[in-house]
Amino acid sequence: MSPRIGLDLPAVIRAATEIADTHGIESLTLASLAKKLNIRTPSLYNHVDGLPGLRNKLAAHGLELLYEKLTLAAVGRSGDEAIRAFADTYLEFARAHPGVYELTLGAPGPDAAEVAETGKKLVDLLMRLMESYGLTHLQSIHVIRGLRSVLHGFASLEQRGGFGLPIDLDVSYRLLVDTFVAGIPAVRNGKITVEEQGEQ
Amino acid sequence: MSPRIGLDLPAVIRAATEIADTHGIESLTLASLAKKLNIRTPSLYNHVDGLPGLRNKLAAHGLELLYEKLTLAAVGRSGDEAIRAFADTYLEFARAHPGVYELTLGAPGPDAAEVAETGKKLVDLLMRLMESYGLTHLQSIHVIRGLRSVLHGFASLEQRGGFGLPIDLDVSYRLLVDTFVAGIPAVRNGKITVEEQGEQ
DNA sequence: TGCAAAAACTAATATTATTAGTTATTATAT
DNA sequence: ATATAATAACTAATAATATTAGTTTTTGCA
Repeated sequence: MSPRIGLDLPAVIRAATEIADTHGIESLTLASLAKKLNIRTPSLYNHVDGLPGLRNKLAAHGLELLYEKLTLAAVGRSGDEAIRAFADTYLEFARAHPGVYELTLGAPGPDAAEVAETGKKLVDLLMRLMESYGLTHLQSIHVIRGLRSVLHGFASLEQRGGFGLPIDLDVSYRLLVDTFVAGIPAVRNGKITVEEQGEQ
Repeated sequence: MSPRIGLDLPAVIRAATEIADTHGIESLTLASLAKKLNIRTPSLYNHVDGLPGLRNKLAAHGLELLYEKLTLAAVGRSGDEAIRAFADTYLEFARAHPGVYELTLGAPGPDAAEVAETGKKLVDLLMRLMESYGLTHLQSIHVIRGLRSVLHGFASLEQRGGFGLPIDLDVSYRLLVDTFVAGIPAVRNGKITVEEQGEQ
């Protein structure tokens, strides 16, 4: 009956991550988390701002981790090679952390600033990876949006079991990424155009 | 106090759709739906198999509607033009029905057969749209997976507010779709390869 | 007109999130 | 070393939701 001590935020996040990634984010409740930590549900409020706060902390932590991995993957590479490494690492993360990945893109919670910040850093990283291609700033923005769509779309559909057939998913992913990468020069040389809008 | 009558499944689905699309799927509860319909929560069980059953019915109905719109968009067109029309209609649907769209890709519920069936029809439709390109069956499967990733990825990120900058989203979408479409010939002529796997 | 089926209802239970108020433990400061 | 302040656990209570069981009302048909 010893009152438990020494529970800190990282331990809470670690336990929550495990629940979210192994049983799905709908199974991550304050009740299930408290049970896993051998404390009572209300005690969690000492560490986290309710369920929305918990999810947000998980999202922030997960996005930071993803950013680190992506940075590491891109360091020392450029051009197509860098983007392919980025893409592989992205999917790897989504597969290793399905729950956290989903939370990463969820509705902004209490503490949304941190998530937004890391999101911005991630876009900056992509912006740097675009430099090799000699695109306009505006073109880069559109291309980055496209790339994010590609990566997230595949990861999300795969996670939800959207791809039924027993055909190698890694091959599909490589084909998708290669196709997109191959299209970037077409944006550069005007075969695929981005008419300038007013708002810059 | 007259006990209400004449409530049928379509009316239930209509009301649920409205809640899901205007307030988000997390706001679609049996309680909120019952209130909208002026009945008590348990009465909903006469029409629907609990909350999972409701969500599934919504998903099935929504996917059927999407399939119809996509079929209509593709009729009389082929090749790039057909795919672009398909893509535009897809995004249009996701924007008009954000809640239902999200449910469409959710976890398979009680009645998952109908959703799976329509999903198969949708892939068949795409398979027909691929015919113009002269691809292998296997190549077509990979390309379709890619196209679905592209469309879903953009729709999903847009819905979650993932694109922050005040730059025209329709332009980004067109660029993304065009880039992908432009890549299909590269698959055809072997510049982007799909090594054959064992499992057919 | 009566009867069977459908669809509403009330009542009750379990789960979850959350708030308020309390107690115990830890760390600090005298 | 001891008193005190802060931290983090706890219990108790409330509200919202989903769900089941059992009942009543209404409808449509025989």
